[in-house]
Amino acid sequence: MAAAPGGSVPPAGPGPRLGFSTADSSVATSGLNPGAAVPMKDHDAIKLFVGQIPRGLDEQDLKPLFEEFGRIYELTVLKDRLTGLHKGCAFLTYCARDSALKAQSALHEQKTLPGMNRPIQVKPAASEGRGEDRKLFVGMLGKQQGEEDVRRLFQPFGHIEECTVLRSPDGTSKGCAFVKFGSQGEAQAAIQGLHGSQTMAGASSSLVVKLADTDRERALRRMQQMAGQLGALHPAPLPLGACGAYTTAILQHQAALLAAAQGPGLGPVAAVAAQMQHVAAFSLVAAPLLPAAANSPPGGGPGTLSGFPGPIGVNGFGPLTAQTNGQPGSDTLYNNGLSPYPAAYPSAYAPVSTTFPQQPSALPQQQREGPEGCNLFIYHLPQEFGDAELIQTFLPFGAVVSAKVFVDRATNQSKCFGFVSFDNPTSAQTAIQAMNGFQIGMKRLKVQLKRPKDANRPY
DNA sequence: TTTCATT
Repeated sequence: MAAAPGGSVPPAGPGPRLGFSTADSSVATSGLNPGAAVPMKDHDAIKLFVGQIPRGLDEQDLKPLFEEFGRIYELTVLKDRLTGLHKGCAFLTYCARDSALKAQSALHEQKTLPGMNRPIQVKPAASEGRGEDRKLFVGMLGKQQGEEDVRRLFQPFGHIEECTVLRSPDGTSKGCAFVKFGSQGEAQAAIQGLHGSQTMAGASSSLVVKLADTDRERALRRMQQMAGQLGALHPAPLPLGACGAYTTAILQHQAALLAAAQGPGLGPVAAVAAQMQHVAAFSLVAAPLLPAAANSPPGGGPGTLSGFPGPIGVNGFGPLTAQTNGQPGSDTLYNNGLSPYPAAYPSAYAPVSTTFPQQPSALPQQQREGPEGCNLFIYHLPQEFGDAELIQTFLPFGAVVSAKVFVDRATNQSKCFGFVSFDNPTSAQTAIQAMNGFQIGMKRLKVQLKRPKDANRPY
């Protein structure tokens, strides 16, 4: 009904679009709060994220759905800053916290809006803090301090949702506790006000108040994982088979460049992380590159490598050219007439350049999908592949209008699939020819045309 | 295993 494409949606005015905050008198008559003065929201109101909204629905269309749970303070459909395109989600704040809770329990995953494949999402926005950001770890408490004592201590800073003293099986306090506040701000205030402020009786040092740090733990684990992968990659980059030795040399070269580029400002952990990203991207792009090197004349004609910066060409690819030339059949294996590989050279060293604040050919990343036949679905991506690596990998085959790796929101881990859109079908076909079945590690990439939205039906 | 998106 309201989904008339482009018809019923009023054009966004100039400047930031505020949805219809009723604080704006110009929209007060639009029906949000007829006859009401500027509404106030409660101090403990929750901003909700609303997802899985059909793109044809604007604020006016959504309002009735949410109004039945209480007075709306603000409702804003998210739009692309540049294109104004509806992003399929919105922020919703009720005047009352209770309304938000009711709406969440009544709607979240409870119904599916027309045209959507997945149920509507109604839940506290990420900006509201993920729970972790309101939860404090309290250390250096006295052993004799119980929940009541801890509550008394933290009460001045806000509403305490949870308070638990950690105890041994025999019931004695471990001298620490978790305290969860109603909001992030309250938690921060408590940190400011209490951390180090006093030394409790029987404690060996002053009170510790900090965020209960599952976040940091997770980050640490991720770092360790990456460091492990880096270690595994260096001695034997198996995925690249016979060319492993040369790839190792390249990777080491990469690592050296990166380490040099990192400068003294970054800690070792950040450096490792950065290296992982680049190395991962490089190893994949380098692989299809190898046969191309085999096609170049012995000694490497100046034409072939003209785009290459000296050091990498010499140290990284020089020996590789000689070696692959010696392998029987290596030049026919990939030389199928399409020969997209020479174009891979620039992208192969692009990860190095991304270390510096350059933006070689900043493609305007507006468009989500290309025309029919131009959009690829890619599965079995390496875990460490991000959008940037995806672009790098497919850039050799044509103009990439968008590249998206899907990420699990809860874990921030790649779901190992993504989409790449070209601006023409030929590039898409070339990419399929070249990259479908391409082996990385134990897996092979699946590269095929994206299934059209309405192709789910067998008949 | 085919767009889940966070002002």
